[in-house]
Amino acid sequence: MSIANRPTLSDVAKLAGVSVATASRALSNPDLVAEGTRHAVRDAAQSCGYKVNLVARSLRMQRTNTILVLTPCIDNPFYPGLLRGIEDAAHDRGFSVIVGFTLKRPESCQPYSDLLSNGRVDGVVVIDGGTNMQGLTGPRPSVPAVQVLDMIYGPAVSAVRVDDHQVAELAVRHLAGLGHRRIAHISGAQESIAAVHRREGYLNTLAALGLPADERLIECGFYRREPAAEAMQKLLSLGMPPTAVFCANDTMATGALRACQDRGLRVPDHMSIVGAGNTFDGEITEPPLTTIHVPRHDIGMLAAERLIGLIKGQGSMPHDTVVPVELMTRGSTSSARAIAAA
Amino acid sequence: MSIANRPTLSDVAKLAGVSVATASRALSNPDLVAEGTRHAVRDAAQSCGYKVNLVARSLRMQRTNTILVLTPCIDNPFYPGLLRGIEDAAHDRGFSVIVGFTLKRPESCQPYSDLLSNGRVDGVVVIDGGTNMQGLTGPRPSVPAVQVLDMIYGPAVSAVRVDDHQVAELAVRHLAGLGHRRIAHISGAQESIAAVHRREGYLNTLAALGLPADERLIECGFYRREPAAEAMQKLLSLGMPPTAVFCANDTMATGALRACQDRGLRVPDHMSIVGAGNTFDGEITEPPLTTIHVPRHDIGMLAAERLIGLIKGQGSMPHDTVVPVELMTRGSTSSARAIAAA
DNA sequence: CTGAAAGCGCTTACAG
DNA sequence: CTGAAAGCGCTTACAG
Repeated sequence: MSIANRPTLSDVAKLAGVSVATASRALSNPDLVAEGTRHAVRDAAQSCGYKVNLVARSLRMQRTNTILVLTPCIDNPFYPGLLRGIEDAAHDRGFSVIVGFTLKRPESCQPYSDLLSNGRVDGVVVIDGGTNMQGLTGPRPSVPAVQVLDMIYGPAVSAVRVDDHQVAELAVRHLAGLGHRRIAHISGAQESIAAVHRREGYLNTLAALGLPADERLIECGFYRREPAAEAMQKLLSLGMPPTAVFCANDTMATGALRACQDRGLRVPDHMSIVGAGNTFDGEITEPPLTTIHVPRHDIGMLAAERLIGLIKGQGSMPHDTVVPVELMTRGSTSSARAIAAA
Repeated sequence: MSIANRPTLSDVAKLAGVSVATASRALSNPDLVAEGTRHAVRDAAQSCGYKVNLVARSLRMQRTNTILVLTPCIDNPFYPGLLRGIEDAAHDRGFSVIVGFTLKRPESCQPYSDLLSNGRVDGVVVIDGGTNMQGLTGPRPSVPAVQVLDMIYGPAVSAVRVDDHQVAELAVRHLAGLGHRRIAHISGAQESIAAVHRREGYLNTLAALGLPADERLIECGFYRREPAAEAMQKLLSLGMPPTAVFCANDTMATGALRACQDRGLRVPDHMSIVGAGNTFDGEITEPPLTTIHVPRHDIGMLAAERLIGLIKGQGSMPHDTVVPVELMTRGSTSSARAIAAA
C-alpha cells in the first residue's frame, strides 16, 4: 500500500526478452552488453516506467549512497550554507543526504546514531561537534567520518575547518590598523574549541602588535545575541571603555551593536565592531557589519567530497584541510581618529 | 569496506542456538516466542553487538520508514521551525527524515523526486510548493503526500496550512483598531498563493471595515528585504503616504522598517508596521515587530503525523487542517494619534 | 556477449 | 512455540 506496485527488473527483462542479469547490465553497465540488447532493454524500461529499486540495490551492493550530516541546529544562520555545500557535492556524486539536528544534546543524536549503526547511511559529516557520536573516536574511527569546523574528535578523524586563530588575527589587525588600541573581545561559549581559539588568537595578536591585554576587555557572549548585548553593556561601563570590539560571531556583533545604540553611541563613529562568519544577520543591521568571511559553501563541498572519497576507499585524500578566511570591510568599523573627534 | 563487518541475525541465531526465524521474532515481535528464548536471543544480540540491518528490513517489508521533506530553502528563517516539528513527530514514530532543498527550481527537485520513484522513501511533505513534483497531482496522488502552507497541488492532496486571509485580517484589524485609516500593504511574490490570499485578505478587511482601498498603497516586496525597502520608499513618496503598513512577512517588514529609519521617520511614532510569521529577524530589529504568529512547530508535527498515517494506511485522517494564527503585539505599532502629535 | 545461480539480511506465511 | 523455506529486487562472479 505504501509503495505503489512498480515494475521490477524482471518485468523489464521479460519485456525485452532477455535475462534479468542482462537487463541489469544494460541499465547499470551498458558497456557490457551488445548495442541491440542495450536499446531493447532501455526501450522496455522506458515503456513500463521502470525505476531501479534503490533499497534492493543497497542491500546487494552493501552501499546506501547516503550520507548523514549532523548539525547543531538550523536556526543559526551559519549552517544553511554549509548544508547546501554538502548537498551540492553529494548530489553531484549520486549521494543523498540525511540531515540531523543534534541541538548539541546527546539524546537528539540517538535516532541518527542508529542510522549509522543500522547500515542505512555510509558515513557521517559532523558539523561543529558538541555531540559525541559513538564509534567515531578511538584509534581508528569505525565508520567513515569527517568533522567540520570544531574538531571534537581530534586529529584521528578527517577534518575540514578554518584557522580560528587567523579569524581573530584578521579582525584584530584590521582594528589595530585603523588606530584602535583598546580592543575588546566578546567570545563564544568556551565549550566550543573554535571559541577558545578565537580568544587565543585575539590575545596572541594583541601581543604580536605590542598592544596591552586587559582581562576586563574580555567578556563571554555565548555566541548568542542577548548575552552579547549584556557583555557590551559591561564593556561600556568600564572606566576606560574600549573603542573597538571583536565579536566571535556576527550574531553577537548584532547584540553588541544594539547595546551601543541603546546607549546613544554611534557605530562606527564611537565604537568599531567586527563580527565573524559573514552571516545574514550581520548584513541587515545598520550599519552592516565588518566581518570575517568563512566560506561555508566551499567548506561543505569539501567535507562531502572527502567523506564520499573515504566511503569509496579512495586513497591519497587530504586528511585535514584548512580553508582560508578573509576580512570583509563594511560599515561598522572606522578609524580610531573619528572617536577623538566625536 | 564502506560498511563495517557487522554481525547478522544468523550470527545471533547461532549464538542463541535457535533459527533465524525465531531470532527475528524474539527481537522484533517478542510476544511470539517463549520467555526463555526471548532472553537467550537478546543476550546473544547484546553480546555480539547486533543491530538490525534497516536496508534488508526495508526491502523485505516494502517500507523504508523514511519520509522526504521538500523545502524551498533553509535560509529563510521561517522554515527551520517547520522542519524541527516534522522531525520531532517523525522520530517519535520511528521514521527518519530526508530534507531536500528545492530552491523553487525544478532541477533541484530531481535528486529528491528520484528518491520517491526509486522506493527509498515512503512519502513526501512538500513545504510551500513552488515546485511541481511529478505524480503528486492527478485525480489521486500516486504517493502518500502532504502539502504544507501553500496548497500548490490543490484539494486533492492532503494539507496542513493557515488561513492566509485571516493572517491579513488580524493585521489590518489591529492597525485599524489603533485608529489608522491609510493602511498600506507590501505583498509577497504573487506566484505564491499565500501572498495572493494575504493581499485579498487585506483588501477584504479594509472593505469590511469601511476603509477605502487605494491601489497606490499596495506594493510588491517579493517576500525579500531589499525589494520591500524600495516598496516602502515608494509609499513614503506618495502625496498622501500611509500611516501604517502590513507586510506579508517579517523579512519584508524589516526592510520597510529600515526604509522608514533611513528617511528619519520613527517607528511606531510616525509609521506603524506589522509583519507576519513571527520569525527571528523580526525580533532583533529596533523596535521589534508586531507580527502574526504562525505556529511552525505545530504545523510541522501535524504534517508529519498526517503523512505517516497515510503511509500506514490509517483511515479517518483529517484531509485538510487549518491551524489558527494569532496577533503578537510588539513595539512597531502604536495608536494613530501619536502620528498627529509628531 | 549472455544466462543461471547465488546471495545481500531480513520477515512471514506455512507446517508442525 | 519453533523451524524450513520462500522471497523482497537487485548485482555479480562463474560458465559458456
